[in-house]
Amino acid sequence: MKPSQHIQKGLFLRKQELRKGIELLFFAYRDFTNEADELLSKIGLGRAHHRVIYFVGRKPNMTVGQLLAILKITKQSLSRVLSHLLEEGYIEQTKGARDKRQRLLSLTAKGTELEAQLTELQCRRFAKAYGEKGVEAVNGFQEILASLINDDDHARQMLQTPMIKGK
Amino acid sequence: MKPSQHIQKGLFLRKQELRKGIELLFFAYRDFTNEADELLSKIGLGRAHHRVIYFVGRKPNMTVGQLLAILKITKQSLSRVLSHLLEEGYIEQTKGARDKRQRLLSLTAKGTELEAQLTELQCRRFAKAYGEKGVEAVNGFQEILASLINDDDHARQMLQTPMIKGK
DNA sequence: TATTATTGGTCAACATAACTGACATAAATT
DNA sequence: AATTTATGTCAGTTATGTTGACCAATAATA
Repeated sequence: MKPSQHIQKGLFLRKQELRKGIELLFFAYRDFTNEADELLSKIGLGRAHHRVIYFVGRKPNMTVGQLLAILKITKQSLSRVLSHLLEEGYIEQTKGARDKRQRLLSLTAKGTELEAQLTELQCRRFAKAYGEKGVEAVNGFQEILASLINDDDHARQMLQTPMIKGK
Repeated sequence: MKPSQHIQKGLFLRKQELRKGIELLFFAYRDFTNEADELLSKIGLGRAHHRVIYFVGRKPNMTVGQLLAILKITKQSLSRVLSHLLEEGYIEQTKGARDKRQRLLSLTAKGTELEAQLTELQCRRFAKAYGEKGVEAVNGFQEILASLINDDDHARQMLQTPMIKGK
């Protein structure tokens, strides 16, 4: 075998490995979201509502601007979804104390319950995978995903802080 | 600290770890797809077209049914996208030899070129992550993602075969 | 204080990508 | 011959995103 063929083969294997990543990510995301989508559709909500409920639940008193930075959609898009969640009583808002223009968003009891149900579904899927594959795999998984995310995403870093403030 | 508090803390850390997975997956998928979307929008195509081009490129002579099983969308949905790709000359079709009802889909030269461009973009992102985090992390990443996918997905297994038939 | 920037909202129109339901055709299978 | 399968098509609907234009309240600054 000529050296050039070795290189060819090396490049091919590398490409195959990278494609495998692309495909796994596609399939995993497809199945991961599908389960929650089914539950949501029964109560007339969609994936967009889920995302809002998830992140507001994750960070109570989040502002509209912070949510927009996380979701990376337009405020007009968010508006439709958010209005619906407010009307249906999943989310409630209060004025910002420091900055009165801000709307601080939180889950109501109804919203909290739905969030718990949805997150439970998705966590169960992760718990199964984590349990099957072990701590080493989990670390690798987290490292690679973190590295796939744009470095310039400041919104994400907001979530790096502890999830619930410990006393 | 009472034993019950230890358990509480253990459960909390576990939940936090699982939520971290949910969030990383969301952000990674968001950024991963965004880059290709931008390129696609310049030529009047969307993410749905991309998926078709990707998988047809991945498995030339794929049938419509196989594509539907992978994408998990309705044939009416696929139809619109596929028709457009045929009209615009990204994809060509031939009748199945064994089963003449089947439409075997392949990329044209134009389609192949676009696929290469898009896949190059996404592979570059993966190459960066893989390079930064190393082989161990990659293995963990792949294991966990594979475990997140529904076991009953037969469509996926079609892609387990070697990517290009070796001579 | 007057001006400018920020946070957020609204209305309207449009695009994309999914959906359901109903019906059609040709080829393969039983 | 009857049924199933692979695929297509027409029509209508929904969910989720987009642009663009414009408005109001509040905060920050010259």
